[in-house]
Amino acid sequence: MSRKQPVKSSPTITSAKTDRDLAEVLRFFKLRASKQRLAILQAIKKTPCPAAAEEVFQALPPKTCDLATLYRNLSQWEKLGLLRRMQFGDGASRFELVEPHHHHHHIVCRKCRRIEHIHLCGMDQIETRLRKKGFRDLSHSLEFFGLCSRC
Amino acid sequence: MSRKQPVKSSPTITSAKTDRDLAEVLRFFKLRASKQRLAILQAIKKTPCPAAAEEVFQALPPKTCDLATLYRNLSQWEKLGLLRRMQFGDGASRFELVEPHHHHHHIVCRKCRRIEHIHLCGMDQIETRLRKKGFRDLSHSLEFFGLCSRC
DNA sequence: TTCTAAATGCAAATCATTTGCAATAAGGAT
DNA sequence: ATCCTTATTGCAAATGATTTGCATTTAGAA
Repeated sequence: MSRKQPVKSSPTITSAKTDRDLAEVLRFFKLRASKQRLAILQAIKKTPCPAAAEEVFQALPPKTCDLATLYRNLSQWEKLGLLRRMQFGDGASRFELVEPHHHHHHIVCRKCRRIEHIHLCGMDQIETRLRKKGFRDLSHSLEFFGLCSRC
Repeated sequence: MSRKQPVKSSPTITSAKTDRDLAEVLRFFKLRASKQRLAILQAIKKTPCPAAAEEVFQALPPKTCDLATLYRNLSQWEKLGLLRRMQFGDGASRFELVEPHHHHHHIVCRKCRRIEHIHLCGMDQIETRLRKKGFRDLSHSLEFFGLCSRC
């Protein structure tokens, strides 16, 4: 009893290997580990890049859960900080797992809609790098969000 | 006849003072200057910040045109490069006039949804500046768009 | 004034997402 | 293991933003 245990760090979806691990993450957020949730998390882990609800749904084994359930969970998890929501100009919201210390941006092809991650962090550097990789006709959209002084 | 005329620069919505000016801009884009279009452009000029379709519609004199017409024009003008479309996470697309050499970003209050322009261009500088202005709990979303090497 | 393609109005369709509600199922307590 | 409470789900209907089909109108060139 005299030896200090290391503080248990909050588990992450990404590091979770088994359903038990995922369940632990869910419990950490005071959520029940339903089989729907486990399946959705597995699907998100497999789905590349930020995925739209519909894409996650496709990645799910048939009849895993209802679309409404998926939407409910995605929104809830976003509020809890488990997921990040973003929009790339087509109608849908896209979600990706929040991994602390893995801050990054995205490049979206205007034509094929393919998405890549960008791990640089200065806009000029990024544009230069993208041009070197063959991207043309670049533009970007930078939005800040926060609470203003009145709120 | 011997003196060269300066090349007529493409007119802009912002600099247009009268309906005649606006009509000229529309003609420049091979579009007809219908009274609906003129009214919509006037409304957009008056509407602050990036405006959602519904907001532009409200700013229009009663019975100016149908919502469908408004949407059709906004989309068309975006494709022509007259407007920029952006999304701030609430369901709607927002549009703002494209003014060359007036590149800027936005800060959106997560609570009251008020939008301000940002005329700086380095992310660190911007965050510092925003903090000084009283914004808290900042995050940002930076997306690049372009044509990838295959497209 | 005439003519034709472009633009509009209106209503219905679509797409992503949300919601109400009754039925089901986690997981702590017994 | 069983019970109980409440979170979570499925289903169907509602919503909100945006789009589309089509017949009618209209801008602007001839």
